[in-house]
Amino acid sequence: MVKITDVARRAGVSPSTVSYALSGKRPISDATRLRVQAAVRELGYRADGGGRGAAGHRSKVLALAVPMRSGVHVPVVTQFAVSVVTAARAHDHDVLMLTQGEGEEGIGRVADTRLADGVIVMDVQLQDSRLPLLRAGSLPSVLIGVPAEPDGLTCVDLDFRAAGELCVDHLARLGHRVVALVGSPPEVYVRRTAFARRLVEGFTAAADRHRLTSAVHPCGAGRDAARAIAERLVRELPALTGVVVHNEPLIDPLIDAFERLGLSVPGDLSLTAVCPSPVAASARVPVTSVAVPSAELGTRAVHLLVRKLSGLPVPGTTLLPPRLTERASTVPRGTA
Amino acid sequence: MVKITDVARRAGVSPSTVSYALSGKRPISDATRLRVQAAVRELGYRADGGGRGAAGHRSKVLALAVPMRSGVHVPVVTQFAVSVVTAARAHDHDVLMLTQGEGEEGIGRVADTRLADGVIVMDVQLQDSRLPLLRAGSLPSVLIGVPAEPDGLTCVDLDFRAAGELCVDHLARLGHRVVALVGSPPEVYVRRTAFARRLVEGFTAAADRHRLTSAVHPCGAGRDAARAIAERLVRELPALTGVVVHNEPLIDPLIDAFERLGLSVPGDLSLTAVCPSPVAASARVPVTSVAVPSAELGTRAVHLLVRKLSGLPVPGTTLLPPRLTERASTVPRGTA
DNA sequence: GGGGATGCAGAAAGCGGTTTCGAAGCGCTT
DNA sequence: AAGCGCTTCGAAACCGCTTTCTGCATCCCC
Repeated sequence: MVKITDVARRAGVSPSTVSYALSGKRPISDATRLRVQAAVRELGYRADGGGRGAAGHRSKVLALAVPMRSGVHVPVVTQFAVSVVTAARAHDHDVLMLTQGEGEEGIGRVADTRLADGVIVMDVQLQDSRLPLLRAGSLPSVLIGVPAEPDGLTCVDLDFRAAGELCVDHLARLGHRVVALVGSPPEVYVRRTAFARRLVEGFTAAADRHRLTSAVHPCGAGRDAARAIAERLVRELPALTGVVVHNEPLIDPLIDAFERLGLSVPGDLSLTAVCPSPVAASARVPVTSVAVPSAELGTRAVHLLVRKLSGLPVPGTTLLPPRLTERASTVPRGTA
Repeated sequence: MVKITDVARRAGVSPSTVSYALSGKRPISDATRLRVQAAVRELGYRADGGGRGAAGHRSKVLALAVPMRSGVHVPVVTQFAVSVVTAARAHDHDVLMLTQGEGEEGIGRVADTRLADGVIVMDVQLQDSRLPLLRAGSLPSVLIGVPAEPDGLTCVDLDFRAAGELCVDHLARLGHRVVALVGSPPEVYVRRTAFARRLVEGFTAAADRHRLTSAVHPCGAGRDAARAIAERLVRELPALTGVVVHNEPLIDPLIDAFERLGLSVPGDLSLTAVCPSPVAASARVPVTSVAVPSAELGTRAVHLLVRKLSGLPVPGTTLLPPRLTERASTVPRGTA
């Protein structure tokens, strides 16, 4: 193993000079810095993580707390995780995965052992059990998702409320008067998962504003659940012509189910979704959607966290404005 | 932050005694050990990761290298990752995620910086560029997947060759005489991904042994690809009655595609898959399958790695025997 | 040309653990 | 009572890095 003293000897300077030349924490003359850099390159030196952690109180590791609760859509979560890792690497950090059941234990451990310099928290509930720990501030954090009381925390998320409104606005503009939201699995609402609730609020508010008839239904995964919800919707809302789906794996089965009931998309029913673009674009019928920009959220979270770690000020809550992409699944009402 | 000296003072012993009492690396009298443990509990002490890393040359972190190449099925990969994290926690280790493009950089870095004590390597190719690095042995490793030359390495995998054979045996026993394998996306074979190739070998060998007519086709993702492959199969093999699918996201679309061509499963076509059980069980038609035991593989990999880390001997290659579960998608030939 | 600011770099003191080394206590034998 | 082996624990060195503290040139200005 090549260590800092090796580099120092090779460059003809002291270890401390090497440290400073590399970290830039104090001015080093160009001549010396260049010699050090050359020595680093020639020897292939890389600072030992343990040594740095012990002395510098910085491990260059970020933790990612992803609970993996039931009802979450795995590919979306993974997309987040991958974008976090990629962004972290761009900032010369690595990522430690925490999947702890409810997540508190993991965060506490990371804080106590200083295994990571900060943590990115996913799948945030309105009242999240991890919040007190994060507020305590022993470990810098960024949340992906916004809890009920976000003060004192740093949060990033898609503006799900606006996303819900945007979908309804779009349907209303196309002339649809009766709309339904097919949401996430029930357990997601029971947990009071922030983004799911906010979408419902936006949906309802916009529907009221436009004086539409509306309904909201959570829905579990699977073909059978899709069929059941479709049947129920046509039974309870015979005049239904607009549907918003907030449930990635359900899009295709739902289109299927409606077609079996004689309702084609977009012929009889216009359908919009809130989901990552690839999911919307590759559905049976390409679906007009508000994109959940997982990659961008992950990247932003990392940016914010590293800013925070270097002591720079960060905004409290960042809500990305939703953007709707029209695809084949929505048409003006009455267009056959 | 409570440190080891705090614990030592509280227990009325020296820091070294605390260290030994906790690590068990030298005998400590019961009385003292109990006092130390009590102090640890009362103060909520947890050893600082950096300090331990610097001094003890052990970080209690395992790295997980998961390349995230195109064509891999995300939920399956994630399932692996989650099981690795869970198993690692059971051994008091954390997991660092590496998703580096081709993965060498990450492994090199982890080895050099001693960020992790060992690495678990996923998605192994027959000739994998990461192999030389792993063979060099600067970082203990376990591979999930078996490369062409596994000597000197520790590998775990499902016996995909046997899995391929098992599927064909099953179909042959049911009287099917013309069988096809619908495989993973072409790029997977081009990369010479180990498990994909092995499955093809097993499939072909068994088909020959049973003197079946057989064909092998890679297939990309998506409904269109499924339709294309189905059409091609019925055109080229009109007598086809048995299909093996080794491509998780394609199972449903493929069943669809066959039905549109007037071939029902299992009425006209018996279909078996190699995929995780949940995928098989929740398909449109529950599919007879050989399970890919992702969770067990992840767990085993961790077990092996921690054994290795503690200097215990480990087997070179562990191949789990495939197990076939019969579901609704396979019936004897001629059964309508 | 003397004295204070300024810039650069080395020596040494940590960081929070682990591990080596050695000392003390104790029960036996001789 | 001295000598020996054994167990049990503390002092101190050490891990590899960061950071503080200090020293030494240089530079500038009156």
